Amino acid sequence: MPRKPVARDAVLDAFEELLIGVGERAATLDAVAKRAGVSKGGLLYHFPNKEALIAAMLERLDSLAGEDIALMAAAPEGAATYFIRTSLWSGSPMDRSFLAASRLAEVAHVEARRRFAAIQQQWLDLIAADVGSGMAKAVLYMGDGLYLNAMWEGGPASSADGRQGDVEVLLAAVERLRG
Amino acid sequence: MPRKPVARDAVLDAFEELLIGVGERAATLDAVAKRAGVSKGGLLYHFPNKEALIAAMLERLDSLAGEDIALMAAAPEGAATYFIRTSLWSGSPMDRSFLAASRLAEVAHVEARRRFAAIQQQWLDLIAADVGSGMAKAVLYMGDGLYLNAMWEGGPASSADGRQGDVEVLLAAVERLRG
DNA sequence: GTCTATAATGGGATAGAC
DNA sequence: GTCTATCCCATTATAGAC
Repeated sequence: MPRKPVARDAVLDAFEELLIGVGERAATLDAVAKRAGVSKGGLLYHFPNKEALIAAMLERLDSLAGEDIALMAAAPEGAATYFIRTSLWSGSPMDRSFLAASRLAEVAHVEARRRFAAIQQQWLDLIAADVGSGMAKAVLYMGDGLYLNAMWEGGPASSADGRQGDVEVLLAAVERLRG
Repeated sequence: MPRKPVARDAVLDAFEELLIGVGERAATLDAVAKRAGVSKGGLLYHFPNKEALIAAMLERLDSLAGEDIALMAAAPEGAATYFIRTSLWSGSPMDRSFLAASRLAEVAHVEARRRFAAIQQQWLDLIAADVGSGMAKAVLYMGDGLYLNAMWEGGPASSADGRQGDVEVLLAAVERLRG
């Protein structure tokens, strides 16, 4: 079994952290290398160009999203409730991966947008099975809106605590829409 | 009464169009000048640097948002219904201005985020007066989610027609939450 | 496998002609 | 008021040493 070099994962982690923390524009190869504790040359040994770095990050997102979908499908409180609760930043690897990828989707990165659409569709299907197809999109969009506002507010760090009340409001709304 | 040069408005329009169409990263001064049909030097006569260009765009957003808030407050169908309906891209100057500014908010532009927060708060207040404070955020976030998904889908052009059905779903949801 | 140069490109901004 | 020419710097990427 081939063992991936640790530097590789450190670089991916650093890239995600920078995308989330300082935005796409400032997540340069220089900054990523510095944060990961490797030289730029070392970074480019593992990822021959920036697109390769992005592709690897999106692969990781797909893998984590698959795990999340499975958890959502098996959630005892129901898929819709699970979805709303997890729309808020919790710092999980999935959260980080998703948020980092969203920075790329925002600047019109085609592949990032494609993956997002696929994940959204899977979420929608599970929510529809839970609350009915009529109101599924309403629930999906509520969660997305919560996510969007947390991001606009100024990054994930500040938002988690302040928006817990919003989650309760949305959960109450979900109950009214259920059926 | 001083008459603003036409080139100035052409530059602002071009900047908005590029932000929406190709993203923040590709909306360079070169690209803006070319699209507006002026030279880079000509552009920099009207806007001494890129921040000045952004500031002028945000001023226009504020002005248009003020008009929209007034329409929403006076809407006969109610603020919540008006809000959901207008969450979908219609190509109005307000839509363009809002979307362009959101490209800046996405890359963590501080002033753009500040303006957004202010507009969101005004929307929330009007929705709360319409459907009650308990469910106001649910309605606000539904509209925001609709907006976010239309953007992820690949720009405004493709989304307007395909998401009209989503608007009907959300309007039905608003009726269930009202009261 | 990781480093230090360094090349090549492109974006923001200035100077000065017209 | 608009243009061309040019400078400076950041960023991506390459070459080759260790």
